[in-house]
Amino acid sequence: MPKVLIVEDDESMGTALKDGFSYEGYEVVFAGDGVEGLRLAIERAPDLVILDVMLPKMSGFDVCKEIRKTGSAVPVIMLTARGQEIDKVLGLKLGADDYVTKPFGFMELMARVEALLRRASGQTGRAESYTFGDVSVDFKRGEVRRKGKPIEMSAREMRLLQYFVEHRGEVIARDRLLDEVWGYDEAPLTRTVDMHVAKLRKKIESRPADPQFLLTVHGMGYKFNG
Amino acid sequence: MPKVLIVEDDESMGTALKDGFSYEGYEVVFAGDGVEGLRLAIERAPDLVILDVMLPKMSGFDVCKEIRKTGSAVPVIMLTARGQEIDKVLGLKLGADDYVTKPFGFMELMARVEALLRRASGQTGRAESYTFGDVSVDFKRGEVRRKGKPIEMSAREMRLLQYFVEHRGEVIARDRLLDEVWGYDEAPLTRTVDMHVAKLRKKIESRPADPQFLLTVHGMGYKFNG
DNA sequence: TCTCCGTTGTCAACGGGGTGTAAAGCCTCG
DNA sequence: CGAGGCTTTACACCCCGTTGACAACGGAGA
Repeated sequence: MPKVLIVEDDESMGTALKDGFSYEGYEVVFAGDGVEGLRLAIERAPDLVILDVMLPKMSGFDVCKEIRKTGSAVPVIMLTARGQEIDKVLGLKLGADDYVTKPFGFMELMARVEALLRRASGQTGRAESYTFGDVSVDFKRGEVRRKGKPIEMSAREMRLLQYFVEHRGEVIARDRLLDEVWGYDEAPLTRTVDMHVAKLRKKIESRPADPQFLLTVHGMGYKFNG
Repeated sequence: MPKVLIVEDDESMGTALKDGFSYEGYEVVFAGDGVEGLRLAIERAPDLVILDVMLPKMSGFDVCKEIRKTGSAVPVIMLTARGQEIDKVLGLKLGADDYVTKPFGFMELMARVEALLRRASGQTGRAESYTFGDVSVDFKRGEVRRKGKPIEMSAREMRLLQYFVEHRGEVIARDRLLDEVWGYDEAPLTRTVDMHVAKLRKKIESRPADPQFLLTVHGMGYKFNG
């Protein structure tokens, strides 16, 4: 479960947020002023920070700025009272990821929180290029080379290879590949996956019948060891 | 869909609850007395239990107590007649999570059910890796190591081990393993479970004949102590 | 403590199902 | 209408899950 840091000095608002996020299954860390908020942001390494702008001791803007100074890319949502819209630009400049103006509905806040968490988790592991064995891949250019010689790859083969690279080491079920590489709307048979894996093996393995990188895990799926 | 176990001896109330939860999309398991209720709580591993206090053979309190003894943390809602409020404290001590006093509206009960399921779903996160004794398991990668050396595991063995890890400390009936690890549609003999437990023991125990982690509970099932 | 019966452990063999692979069908795009 | 690529089909192979038999064990009652 994600860990969310809430920094809010207004007692009733703070309690409401705490209870709300606990209820939704989040782990909640709470701070009542800016200094404590900054400390907890560093010590507890939350997955997301909800930050009131008006805070005792240290403003939300400064807390956000200091968090960024530590190099952290944790998503930050700012809470601001109506009439402070002028500060929006300033806030985003300082590294906040989103803005919610009081009064707001809890569902609206939750939606933005989930959007940010999804965005943050999606960033991990998107490779631009990768090398394994005598094969090198440039995903940006869409080129694959083996011993320096270019290999022709179809679009689907490329996406499949990229997915394997981005999830190397994991056992990946055929259904998951269909979801992630083919897409939700399309629904080919799982045997189609086998077919494409076989084609990939012919292109990247020295001995496709005895693969070194793209392994079969009987009864579970495939696994890329690169 | 969540699986809910209803233990209720009053016929009309039982039928109403069964129909109501079925209609809401739940999978319903039903018991008419306390002893059967306890058995089904172990064998079928429901996601939530609704337990009348007054039951033939074994009271709801005792059923709840026995469920907790198996190590299960399944949410339990007690149904009690008006005037039994005195028992509320006792019930909560015994491990019930919530209370509903008859007569109650179905929507009220449903609201509490959903609240509990929501709360519980956060805690039941799938394990990604786990270590016990000199064995370490990485479910994502599908790897098991003993003293650092890789152990070959089949798909079924892996799923079985994962289920034991995710329910460590609980006594798990063979029927429940068949339900949860094998799947509802398949129906192998229960001896098949024993076979696989034996295979698991050979791989993870130093002395499979005198197991340290994967224990037999004579007449009831198995229990993983990790 | 001994006996009996139900429960559990163990083994080897059979069979089903998961997988590799080639080839035919299909669809899209030029 | 031709070509390339994606999907489906078909078939052979092999892993491993299932099964039945038997031995070992544990609990209950005499």
